[in-house]
Amino acid sequence: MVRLGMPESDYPDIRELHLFSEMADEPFMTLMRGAYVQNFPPRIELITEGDSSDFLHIVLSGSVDLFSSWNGRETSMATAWPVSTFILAATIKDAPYLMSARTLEKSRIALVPSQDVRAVFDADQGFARAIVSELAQCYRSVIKAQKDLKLRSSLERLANHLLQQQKHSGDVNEFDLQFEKRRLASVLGMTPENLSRAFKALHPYGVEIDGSHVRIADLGELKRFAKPDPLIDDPST
Amino acid sequence: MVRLGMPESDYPDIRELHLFSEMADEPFMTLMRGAYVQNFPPRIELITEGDSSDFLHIVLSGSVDLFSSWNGRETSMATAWPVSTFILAATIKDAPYLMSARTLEKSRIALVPSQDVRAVFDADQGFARAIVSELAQCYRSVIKAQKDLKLRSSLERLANHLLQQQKHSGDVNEFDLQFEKRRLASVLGMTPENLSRAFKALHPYGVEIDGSHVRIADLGELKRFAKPDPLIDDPST
DNA sequence: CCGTTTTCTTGATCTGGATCAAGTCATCGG
DNA sequence: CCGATGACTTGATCCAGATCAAGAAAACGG
Repeated sequence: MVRLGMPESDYPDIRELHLFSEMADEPFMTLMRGAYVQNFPPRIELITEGDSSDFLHIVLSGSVDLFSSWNGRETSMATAWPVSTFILAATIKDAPYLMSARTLEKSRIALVPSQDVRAVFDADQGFARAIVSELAQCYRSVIKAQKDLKLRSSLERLANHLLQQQKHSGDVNEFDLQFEKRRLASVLGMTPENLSRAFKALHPYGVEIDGSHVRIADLGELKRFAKPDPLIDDPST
Repeated sequence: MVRLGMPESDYPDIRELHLFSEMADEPFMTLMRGAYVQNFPPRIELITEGDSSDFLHIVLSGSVDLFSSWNGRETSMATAWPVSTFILAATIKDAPYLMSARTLEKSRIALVPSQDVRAVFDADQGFARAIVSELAQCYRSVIKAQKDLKLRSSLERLANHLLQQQKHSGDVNEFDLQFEKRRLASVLGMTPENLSRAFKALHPYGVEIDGSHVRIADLGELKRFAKPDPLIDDPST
């Protein structure tokens, strides 16, 4: 786990993030100069809920599980993929993290001091606008997740998740699950045992599963069951 | 249902909202001059999910239920009380509403054109900062709600809700429920029948209920059961 | 390559909460 | 004041999904 200033070779990837793409060069450089990059092995806890938010985190490679615990129980809330940020809201409000984060695999994470983020927000209008847009996006994502949870059964959630993955994989009828099943279960708010059964229960709707490989024999049939709704399932709006 | 330009007597209330308190006078007046105020009877649908977001809404008096539907089911997502705004995220992103809204009682609602909000955001730094802060706050509220849903049983959710209400009522041991039980049930993600039984199930922990009046005989006992957690239950952080 | 560990599956059982069905109570317009 | 409508409660039943238990299949470290 080596900590070092950010190598300039990482700048372009970060610059492309829509959070940083619309700002002027100089404030961007200010942010980058104060930032660090660290390489983490799998399953390392990066932040713990309740801690104060000293850094905005950016996943450069690998992936990060955002999860929460209460009274001995634990649930996956979301996953951060490259290249994206996480815990922006805590950074902005200078408030404690509401979620913990751990690497799922070997990951490179950039750390930008929260103070710098707040300072540059005031100095650069493009950055300010991008932060607002990103926050609004995050908010809408959680609302969608909440609707998914409150309005659907676990089988319906799985069916819609598969449709999302299918679309994400380029509208082909075969693809691999993005993460291990026990995590998928937690994300969907169910147990691993039940996920196993849910896959079987989707068989009549043309879903075939082999390990982490999914084949959707009849997309129309699955859609008829899942009833996908852009106001819940479309991540872009 | 009368539509008219906003009377100046409403300005001070709105000005006090932290969304508008830190901005300069002139852009504030710009927003107000473009705004409308309407009086609505109870149970009127103000906005429908999926519609485009033409106005930022501000509850001046009364209260508003934010709810969502899918496949014939419906759930309450949140309640907007005076004086606060709702659907800020949709306004900012110029994206369709993710939730519908209906008045719970006779209500006065101010409508600020979304275009104006976006324009003034670019012109006034104080307003920009306030919007970011408000959005981050909203985001964190939903995350808390999601943790509540995924990590707790309905009985635990009710117990913690009562503790929140108790605190909100000024730390007294008797208070009235803020809304009718069928809505409370929906907010807590349960059925009215089950809410009824849940109140009874909390009796051993010192909860007594009479109509909408609640008496908490033993706060310590209830807390021992509910295990409130600031990272889920504290609305301010 | 093998033994260990972990994930995944499958079956049996249990339970929290939903649904269905009635009845009671409160509110309110006439 | 009455009748009607909708809210709330209570009991009986049902079901989705959790839990428990055990085996099968992968993943992994040496």
